[in-house]
Amino acid sequence: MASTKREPHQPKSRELGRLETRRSLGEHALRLFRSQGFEQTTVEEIAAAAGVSTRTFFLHFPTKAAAAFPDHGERVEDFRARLNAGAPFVNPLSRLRSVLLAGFDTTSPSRLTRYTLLSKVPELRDEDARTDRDYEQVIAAFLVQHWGDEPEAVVRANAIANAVIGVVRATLVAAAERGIDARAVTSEILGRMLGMPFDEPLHSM
Amino acid sequence: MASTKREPHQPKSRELGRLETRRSLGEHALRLFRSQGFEQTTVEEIAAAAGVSTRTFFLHFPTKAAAAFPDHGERVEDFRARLNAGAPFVNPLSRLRSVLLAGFDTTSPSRLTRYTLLSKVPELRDEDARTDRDYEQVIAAFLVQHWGDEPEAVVRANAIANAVIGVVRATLVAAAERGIDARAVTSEILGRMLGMPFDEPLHSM
DNA sequence: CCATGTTGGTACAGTGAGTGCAGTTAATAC
DNA sequence: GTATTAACTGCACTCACTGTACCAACATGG
Repeated sequence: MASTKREPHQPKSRELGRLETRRSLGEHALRLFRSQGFEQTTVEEIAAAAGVSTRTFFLHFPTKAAAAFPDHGERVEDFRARLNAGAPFVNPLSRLRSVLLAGFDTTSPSRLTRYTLLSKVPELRDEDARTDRDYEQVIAAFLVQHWGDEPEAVVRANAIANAVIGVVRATLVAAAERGIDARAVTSEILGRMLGMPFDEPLHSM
Repeated sequence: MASTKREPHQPKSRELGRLETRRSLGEHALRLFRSQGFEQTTVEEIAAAAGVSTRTFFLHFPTKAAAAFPDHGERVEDFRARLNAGAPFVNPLSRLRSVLLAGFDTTSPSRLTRYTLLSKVPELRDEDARTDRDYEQVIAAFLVQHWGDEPEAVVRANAIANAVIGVVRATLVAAAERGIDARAVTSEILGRMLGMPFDEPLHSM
């Protein structure tokens, strides 16, 4: 954990320093998880690699596993924004499908390789499932907004949200393990689930 | 943690004793979680209430949260057995739907009230999601058995399994919070997802 | 340009979950 | 009756995570 004093804080502004620390922690965490395994890596190691104290790690991430998803918050907000963007649409389910599939196209390769790690480490899969609840809530809120908030509609919205996210997650994990095109399978199943014809091109919505 | 010696083991056979200990641990765990909250309850308390040592708790359950689902293993096996029971069927998806809905009819009220606890305690929801993976694997294996194990079929089987379980879980939780009939909503959504007509009576399969 | 509040970080001490190990005792097998 | 073995125990340990008090660098504004 280095010495009591560390080199006189780089000439960074405060906020930049904070973001930089967080980024560094997330980066080293992922690197160590990959090279040594999740359980074999301690928070102390991650913090040391990033040049900060163990306590500081927990100022940036609530749990060890959360460090593997450093940009989670932004991604959820991004998804919410795209789902609720102004463009008019035929019905909420087709909108949902189109936004989800569009998400595949902007998924970086590094994010895909992350799923191969996920599929091997149960703790990270748990964390992934936990983060997915945020997406579910965004979807459920979106559907309720269009279907009304009578109890039955709310229950249905939650069920659809859970199912849709389940499809995306399962497909990403299973496809990552087998080198299959996740998008195609997701498109087909979502089409079936949400009552859309198979493989309908997106512009038809 | 009581004294070093406890009362001279009831005159039960060993195996009965083991099951009894496990049952008692699960019961006290659930009771304490309800009355004090999950975080406020320590494993030491649960073990003491059941009259065993802390160490013994972990011989029966791998984690504190697992004690809230003491019959999980049996339930999964039961589900697998019913899914793979000999009766002929039209197609795997309708069979899956009928077995899932039949499960609702045998769900005890105590199990339903458990979901009101689940919906309030994130740690238990996480555990629930974790146990659901076992159901997902059973379903995926069942589908693969009928669809073949080409990569694309496997990915599709996993996606369907995840979606189906997602619907059931979300519906149970959301319905428990609102006093709604979970079965009706599940039936409708599964019918739509699995390409079956709404509310088709079970005997039609 | 000095005083003052704020922010990101640190040290330290603690709680509690979970594990490895080396027993003990009582039911069971031989 | 002796040997095994299954359930359980105590102890010592690791590690994730938290509360508290503190510090030093920066920011602000008079």
